Amino acid sequence: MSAPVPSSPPSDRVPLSRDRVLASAVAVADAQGLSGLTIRSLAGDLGVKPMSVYHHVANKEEILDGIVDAVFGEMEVPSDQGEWRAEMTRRARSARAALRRHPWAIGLMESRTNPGPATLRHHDASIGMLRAGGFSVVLTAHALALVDSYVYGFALQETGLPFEGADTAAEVAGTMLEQFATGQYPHLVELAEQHVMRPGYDFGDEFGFGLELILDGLAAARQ
Amino acid sequence: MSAPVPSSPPSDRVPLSRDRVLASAVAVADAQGLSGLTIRSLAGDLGVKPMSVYHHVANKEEILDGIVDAVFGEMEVPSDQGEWRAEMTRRARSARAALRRHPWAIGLMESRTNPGPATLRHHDASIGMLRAGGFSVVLTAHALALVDSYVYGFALQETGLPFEGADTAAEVAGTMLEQFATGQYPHLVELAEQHVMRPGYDFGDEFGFGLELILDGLAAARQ
DNA sequence: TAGCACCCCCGTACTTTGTACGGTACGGTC
DNA sequence: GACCGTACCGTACAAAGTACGGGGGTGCTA
Repeated sequence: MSAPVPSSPPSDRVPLSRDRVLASAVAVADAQGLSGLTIRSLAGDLGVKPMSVYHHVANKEEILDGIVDAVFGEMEVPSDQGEWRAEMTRRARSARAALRRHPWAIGLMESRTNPGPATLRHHDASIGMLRAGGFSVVLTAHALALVDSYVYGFALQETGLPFEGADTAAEVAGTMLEQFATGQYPHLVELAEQHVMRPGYDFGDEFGFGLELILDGLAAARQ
Repeated sequence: MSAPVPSSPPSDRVPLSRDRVLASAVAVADAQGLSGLTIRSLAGDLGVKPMSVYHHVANKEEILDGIVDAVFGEMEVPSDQGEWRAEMTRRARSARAALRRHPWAIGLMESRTNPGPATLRHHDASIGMLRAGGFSVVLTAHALALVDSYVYGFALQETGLPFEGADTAAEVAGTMLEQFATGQYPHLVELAEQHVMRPGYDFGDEFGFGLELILDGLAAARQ
């Protein structure tokens, strides 16, 4: 733990830039969580002293805005050439994947009211695709609000889950089981025993069910 | 601004308690935002010195867990006596209302993996209600994941909106319009001009559309 | 009624974090 | 060679979480 370990190879001559700062910020947040992202840890990752960062961003808020926009930049941008339902599926799945790679982004979205260029581009393309797919202006607004709510909310629940895989589940079970043991939550216990705790269950698999249901509904509304 | 102004009336003899701490924490977060909720501001609101708080909670994390659970406690608990669709509607609307009253809760949910008693009770009752309404165990899991994703995601978008009412919209418009003016986001502009910027538009109204669509889909799946 | 235990609260101080302020080194231009 | 802008750094301070060690009031026991 003596020398800082930059996430990017020590190609030392690269002179730092807003983009390098944001890329490092994403990497640090991925590795240490949002609370681990401090100006000092970020500078350490960049192989630079803390105050140097401030020559490329105004303050930490701007960094937070920037990394949220970076996450939007990782989502696939829909094309208005494709069939709307396939495009929406692709869009939703890649959005969920991006939010899974960067779970801290969800918590940040509430509080950032400053959409960046990638965010705007993403939304613009989505609207264009639906309009090209025959959706009215009003129905486009409905559809995007609905699908995005579902995607963000699903990601929120997914990252807020008490367990990651089967490995940590036991520990959590210990914490909660004392409460369950009192018999106060019979339905929760039933659902856990008969479904969630069964081998092979993965909350992530619920995503497809809801997405299809929603797209079915939108297809019907489009008529 | 000399004396601290407690949010609760200065009924001074009440001796502080975990519940009073959490209630004040909710009030402070509502008033100042989550970043305004510090041990010192909380103590100030309680009319007490900072370290006194630590006799009732272990640390700030526990406060954050506690206020999230408090928000869940404000949501109406579904009854397994009622008709499932009406109960789900009531549940979803009251959840959204609670998250609107306490926008900071959404950002907190990601990061809190420690559900409190109100949260567990809420989920338990919801499961029981759906089971009583004829949903299979598997479909119950699907339905809750779907509806909750929608509700949380909608709330997330709602609080992340760049404007509150028509009042601040102008300011935001100024910030973004320079980007819009470049013509990079034609579809966004169309949607804004023809729909969102029209008098009477309220993003909150989108909620009902998606909820009904989802419940229609679940009703069909239940057969 | 004197003594005592205990619960609740507080004063002080240390650590971590964001960031203001003023350098300093280096490359280019007149 | 004098000047200057760009990029980075050293120092320092304020705000926030919280460890540690009291102290004062209330009620119990003798």
